[in-house]
Amino acid sequence: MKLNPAQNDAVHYVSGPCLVLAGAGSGKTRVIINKIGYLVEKCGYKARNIAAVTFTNKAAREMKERVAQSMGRKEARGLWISTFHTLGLEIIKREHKVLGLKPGFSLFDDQDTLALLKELTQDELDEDKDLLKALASTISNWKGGLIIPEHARKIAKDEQQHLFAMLYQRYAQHMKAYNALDFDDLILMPTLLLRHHEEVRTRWQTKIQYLLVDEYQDTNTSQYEMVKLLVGDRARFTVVGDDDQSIYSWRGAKPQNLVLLGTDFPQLKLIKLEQNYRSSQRILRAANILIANNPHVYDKALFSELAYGEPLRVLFAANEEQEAERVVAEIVRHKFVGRTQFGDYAILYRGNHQSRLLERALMTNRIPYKLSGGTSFFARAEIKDIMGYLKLVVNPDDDNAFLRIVNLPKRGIGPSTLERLGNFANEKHISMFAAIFEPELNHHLPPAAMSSLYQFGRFIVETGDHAERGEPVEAVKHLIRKINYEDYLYETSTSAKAAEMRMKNISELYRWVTEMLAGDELDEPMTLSEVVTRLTLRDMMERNSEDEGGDQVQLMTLHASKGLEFPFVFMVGVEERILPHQTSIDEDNVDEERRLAYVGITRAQRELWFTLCRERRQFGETMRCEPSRFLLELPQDDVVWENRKPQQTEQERMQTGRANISSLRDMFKK
DNA sequence: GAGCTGCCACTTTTT
DNA sequence: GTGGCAGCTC
Repeated sequence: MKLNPAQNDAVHYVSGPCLVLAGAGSGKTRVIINKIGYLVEKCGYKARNIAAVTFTNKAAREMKERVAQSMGRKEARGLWISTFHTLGLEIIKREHKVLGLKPGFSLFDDQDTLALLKELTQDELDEDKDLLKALASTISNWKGGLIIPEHARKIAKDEQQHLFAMLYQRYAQHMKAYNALDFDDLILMPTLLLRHHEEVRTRWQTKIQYLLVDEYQDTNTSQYEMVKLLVGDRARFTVVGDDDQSIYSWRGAKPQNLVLLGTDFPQLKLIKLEQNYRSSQRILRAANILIANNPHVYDKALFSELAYGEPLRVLFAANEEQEAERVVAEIVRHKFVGRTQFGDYAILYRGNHQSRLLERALMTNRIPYKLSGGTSFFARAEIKDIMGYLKLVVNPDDDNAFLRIVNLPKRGIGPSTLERLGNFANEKHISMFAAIFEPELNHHLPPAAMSSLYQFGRFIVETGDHAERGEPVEAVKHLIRKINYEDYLYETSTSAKAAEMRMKNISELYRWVTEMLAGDELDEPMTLSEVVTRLTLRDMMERNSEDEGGDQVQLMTLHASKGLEFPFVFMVGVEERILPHQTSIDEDNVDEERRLAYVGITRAQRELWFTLCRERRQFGETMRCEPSRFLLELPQDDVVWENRKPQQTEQERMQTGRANISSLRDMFKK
């Protein structure tokens, strides 16, 4: 397929900073792929001097795959295509000396972080869950805003902020002692390093001569800073983004970075991709008119040359059970009439809890479905256990991992032993694992405890040696066998079936580990240490995952649907208080909810349904529902309100949205 | 291995 | 107020 003129411009403009405003479905990934090819084939860039950064591993993997296909695997070799976090990790790994890190550092995921914070703040926060979460997110925000503990203490406004800043400092010190990093550190540390070390900066600017960034509207302050530092004054880069699809500001994304780019780089070339190749004209028109209610810095006029298409439909239900059943019935009917596949349908909702009733309805009707999101594989206890072992093998100073697995399965190392070991380690300022091998530990512990600890210590060290001697696969296999994990599972699980399930998960993990250790044509073999960090980053192959390709209805949140497309889309619960969500209404942030609705609408290629209830149960109470204001903002000519279209004259239609809302409200009051 | 009890969350979540 | 879940008992 040929590139359109705008796409063509975006690919061929390489002489300076370039911002591509890419509307939904406008072929931005094609532009990035083609541009990488153009840079290598026509502009003399070497693959290893080009980096492309995305936000999810999935996006990175897809891009890698597509680039390899379009320009050839050999030519694509050496390209840096990864997430922001993986790029940061790469920089940290290569610069760990300057950063004062030992090479085998640990990566803490959110659960690890929360566990450590809980531990560190017992006196101050008294294990208060809400406060703990507030602290974790405050620290994350500080890190995302490039604010180090000392700085946080200075800018703290109230008592709680002061306390949090103090705890942030404590947290940072402990992370350092554990030789551990959290996800935010993967951006923060390289960025600060690049900012303050000219030599390092020059090294990386030489290494990465052209930078491409996808979903740029989702960058936070530290990520944008990292981009600026990497591109330097040469400013050879392309960022692609769409302010209308910025739906992650609650997580620190700064869509203003799109505007800042223009001020930071006055010579910025702006290219708009406005032709949509995905949706019917009708769907696109509705989306455009909806989003026009938001303020815009850059105006965009998305158009489609596809058919005008079917009207959008609004379906009503008495309550949330009926809503789910209506959606399912509609899918069955539509599939029968249109001879389509289940896989052509997606059901999108605002909150994960909304999936429950939908799942139930789908299940009772024997309709195959796939739910994205929910409890992740890595949150499972058995996975955390084995990961704990692997983390400790790779970095024995990781006290978190140590504590998780030192007595699992039971090996006679109880709480009192651990308390004394912990105190001893604290006094010596060494990790608990290192403390095991200190001669004076004898004076603090009975011989039985000493011997259990020593045995455990030896075992971990030997496993590490084994892995480093070049037989990591064997070492891992031996580890799982030696700790009798299977027996442990059968002893502790509530049923044999549950134990089997868990063991299956372990096999899956083992498969990933061995595949990553071995490498394949797209990825180099990794060391055990690398495998452990990559697994924590969830950066593993989704290869031959069996759930792909099945003919299943797709269920996911609106957030999770960004970047995807489906022929037929149902948006459920399109009501005030849900979409827009009550908290967003309270916080006066309806614009982001509107973008969320926009993202949902623009997922649809051919047909789109909205559903809502007359009443629904919430917090035990039955509440009356009102249609979302967004439904009223749509061009009503293109929307069919099933059975309940308010009788409107042309004149009434010209009136404001508020009038519309009240007339609909009246209708609902009956 | 079933069944009971008590706790928790009711917005989005990637890395 | 509800439902899911973990952990406990029998």
